[in-house]
Amino acid sequence: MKNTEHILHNCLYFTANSLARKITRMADEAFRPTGLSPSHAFIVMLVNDEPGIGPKKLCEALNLAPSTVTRFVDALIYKGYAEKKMSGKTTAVTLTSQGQALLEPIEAAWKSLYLRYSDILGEQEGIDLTAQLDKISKKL
Amino acid sequence: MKNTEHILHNCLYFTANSLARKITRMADEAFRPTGLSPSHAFIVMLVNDEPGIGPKKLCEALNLAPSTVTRFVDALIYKGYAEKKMSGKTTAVTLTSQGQALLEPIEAAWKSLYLRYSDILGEQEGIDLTAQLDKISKKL
DNA sequence: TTATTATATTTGTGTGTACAAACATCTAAA
DNA sequence: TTTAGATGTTTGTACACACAAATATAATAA
Repeated sequence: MKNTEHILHNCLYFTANSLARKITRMADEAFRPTGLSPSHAFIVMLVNDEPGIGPKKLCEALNLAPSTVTRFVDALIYKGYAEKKMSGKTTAVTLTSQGQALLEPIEAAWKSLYLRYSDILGEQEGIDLTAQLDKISKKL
Repeated sequence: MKNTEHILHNCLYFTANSLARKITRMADEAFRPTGLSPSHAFIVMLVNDEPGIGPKKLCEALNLAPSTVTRFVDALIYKGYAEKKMSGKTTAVTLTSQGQALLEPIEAAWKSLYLRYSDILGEQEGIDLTAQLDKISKKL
């Protein structure tokens, strides 16, 4: 390996993004049966947990920019899975019954993703890694 | 925290992408003085290491899709930092002198990024984490 | 030599995400 | 009560990437 390749593999930006791209590919496949991308699916789950939740809370929970959440919610609405009611400066998002019907396939997809990477990494290693990334992500 | 939030933080897809987004923001800032995004900068470094390198090798080194590399190289060419010569089915990428002039600022940017996250995580922790992500990324 | 398959690269197109600015509403101070 | 700032949300715009299909060339088998 040449010089620069060593630098790359010692660079957290590079390794973190490589990993993210790989796991994202797996996640996209796992969630394909739901017809949603993983992030959209997570919004469905969060809204189900707390009907009437607004973009602010969603973007905090998801670590996404507010504008991103707006667009994801709008996409869900466009597909008939969610609704929003604006009152004053806040917005309340809820699921339609079609949206609720997604919950089961989403859970199945999430489990299949979990199993798939646990199978490769070992379940405990996967759990440890995830916890570590979560902790470090909060620090940065 | 509600149910779904727990699920998220136990999901490798979610934590890996959260981390990637944060470190990407730091990297973008660190590389801003170079006028390049980190990935573009890495291409400059790789081409400098091995003048005449082609897209295939670049995309293997960077873990990026070939189409992505094509466009990044084209962007560098457009900005006057690189050139390519096609011969047969392969393409040879080289740096212009303007491109070579970027090497110093790029190295400085890379170091500043490294220092910045080392400062937050502790240098050894950063190194360990990076190595771990590298290893796991290869497995997946 | 021709036909077939494999390899390298590019192009068309779409998705995920961000930042900055605009917009709207609420709150608190003057 | 008007004004100024703070907060929540959306829109304009742009970038990083990917997948699949198209293109071009090389290598190999018939």
